[in-house]
Amino acid sequence: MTGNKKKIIVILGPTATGKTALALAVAQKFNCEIISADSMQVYWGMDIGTAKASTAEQEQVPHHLLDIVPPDYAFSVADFHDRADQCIEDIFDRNKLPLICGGTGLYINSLVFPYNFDPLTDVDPAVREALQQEFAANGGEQMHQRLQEMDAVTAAKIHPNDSRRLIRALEICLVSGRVPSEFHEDNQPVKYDPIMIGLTADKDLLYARIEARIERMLDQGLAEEVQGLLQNGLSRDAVSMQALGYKQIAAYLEQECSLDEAIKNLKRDTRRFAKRQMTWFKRDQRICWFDIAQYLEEGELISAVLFRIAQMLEEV
RNA sequence: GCCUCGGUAGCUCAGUUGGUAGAGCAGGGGACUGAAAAUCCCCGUGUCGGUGGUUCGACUCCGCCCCGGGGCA
Repeated sequence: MTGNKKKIIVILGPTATGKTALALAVAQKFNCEIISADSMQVYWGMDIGTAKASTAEQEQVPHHLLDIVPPDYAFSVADFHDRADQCIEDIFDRNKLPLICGGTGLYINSLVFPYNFDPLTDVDPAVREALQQEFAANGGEQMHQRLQEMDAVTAAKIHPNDSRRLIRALEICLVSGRVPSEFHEDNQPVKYDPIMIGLTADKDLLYARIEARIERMLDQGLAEEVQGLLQNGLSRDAVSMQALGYKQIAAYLEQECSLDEAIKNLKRDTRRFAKRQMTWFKRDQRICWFDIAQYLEEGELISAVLFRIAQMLEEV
């Protein structure tokens, strides 16, 4: 059934599990180019807080979808999907193997599950703005009711308080003249056969790694990085400024809280984020998980993963 | 040693005239199709410090003891 689809490798997992280093080793072994599936590493000038691969690392293996838009650009899954798809084709043309690596579940799913990004449903900023204002003014009950009348299937899946999904669903209706569930039926089949590798760690270890990484980011100058972005005129409302690390440090820089508070909040929010990432990934039964605590040295983990991928590449 | 204020969920604390407890935070689980590092939903049994007593019944009243904070000697 998936027999003649081309294989791609996917490395995923919650933040701070070591995806970047693993991807580098895998890429070198299997002649890959790396495509980042990370909603925040796409932005220029956001390096420390997003734990972007260093320039040295990027020189070892070609990387894609890092630093592709300015930080005031509102990047979206649709952008990601189109660009990643193009990258995959190009990499195949070079007779190399695409390796998707990242922690943004939605972005990864847009490649390994049937999704649909019909141009008819393109975002309309004016429509969205109006819907946002309505939600802010009246809450979601009435809007949800309206969606219910137009598309009961979609309404049933969206909670009235879920502003993002409610607004988007109505936006699709207004912009396209059709209804979200119709587009859903036109989901495009998955084009590739993904070999999915997941990294995990139990909560204690993961949380310790998160804290250590945040401390390291601060030492590396995270606060200065955020300050630089703000000084260049980047709005705190920008999508990119919702990123962990940037949001909390910006609050400190604008004197809304102390540095200690900002760091405490950053650690807490990152923990919650990691938990949500796990919730997201757990569902996909295709993922072959590796618990990083079970490998005493990074080298052991890497060779275990390399072995497993080699097996899966041979399977037909 | 005496006086005083505390000792209730991992933490900070509520607890009404005595009817065996509840908020915030932390934490846990889940959803997820164009902002996704976003957005949203669900989840609170704990020897009410210990022990005797009063009472039909005590976190709630009384005695004693233990542990903290403050004050006086």
